[in-house]
Amino acid sequence: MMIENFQRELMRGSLDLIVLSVLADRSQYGYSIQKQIRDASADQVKLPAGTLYPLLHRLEDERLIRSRWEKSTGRPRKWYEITASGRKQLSAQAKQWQSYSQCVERLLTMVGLRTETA
Amino acid sequence: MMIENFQRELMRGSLDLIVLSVLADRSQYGYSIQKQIRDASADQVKLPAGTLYPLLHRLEDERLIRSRWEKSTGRPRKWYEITASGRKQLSAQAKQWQSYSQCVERLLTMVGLRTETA
DNA sequence: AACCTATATATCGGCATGCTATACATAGAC
DNA sequence: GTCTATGTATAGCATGCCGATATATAGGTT
Repeated sequence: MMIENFQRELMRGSLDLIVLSVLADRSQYGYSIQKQIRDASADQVKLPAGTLYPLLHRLEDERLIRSRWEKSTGRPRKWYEITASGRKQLSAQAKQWQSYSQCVERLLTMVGLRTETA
Repeated sequence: MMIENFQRELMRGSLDLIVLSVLADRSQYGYSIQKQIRDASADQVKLPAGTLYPLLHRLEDERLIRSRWEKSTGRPRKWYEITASGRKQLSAQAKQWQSYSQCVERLLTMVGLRTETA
């Protein structure tokens, strides 16, 4: 609605994809996922804790990721790793994302709004 | 959640952008917007009426588009055109979309999931 | 005339998702 | 001993999308 809020609205529906792809890279815990996404996006994508943790729980309920508490060393952390089923889902979602984003690009090109593709 | 439903979830947040870009191309009425998006996307993006009309009303409330009933010729139709403010918003949203989609692409590349860019 | 289909717009209720605020706890720095 | 960064969690709220449903018109068929 407001311009400043648009990117948040934009991310709806693709956060699963982002989190799964980060976990496909390497297993890690919630807080580090948050940081990796923030860093990898040059501070453009910031997942608030209130978004991230429920999302992780949802992904775990769907057996796309698996968790394990690590309480012995330092601060207690909950480590997540992607499952085989999660990788399958990620691959399917990535394909759909690309097909969809190409669609949008085509529409924007039509109106002459598309800039250079990286 | 389910793979078949993902693309719908994906579109969340970018439907405004899509509709605005179609209207930036040329003024038209709801039903034809629906068809143009369906055609332009090779049936990949189908906006149900229950999505499209409330969306148009919202955009009009925000003064991004403007409507006018045409009841004299044939079937009554409500024509929509984009406003100056709508074009400004479209341009800003398009930039954010591209910046965001490049972010996602980068994350997917990292995991080796990205295919060729068109 | 009666009927059917494609066109055309509209709204309601339900559902999923994301965010703010809040809470709680630990480790390390000062 | 206090402060800050780290680390996880949830309730409550807002938003947005969609299926179902309703209404109406134009044009074609029988």
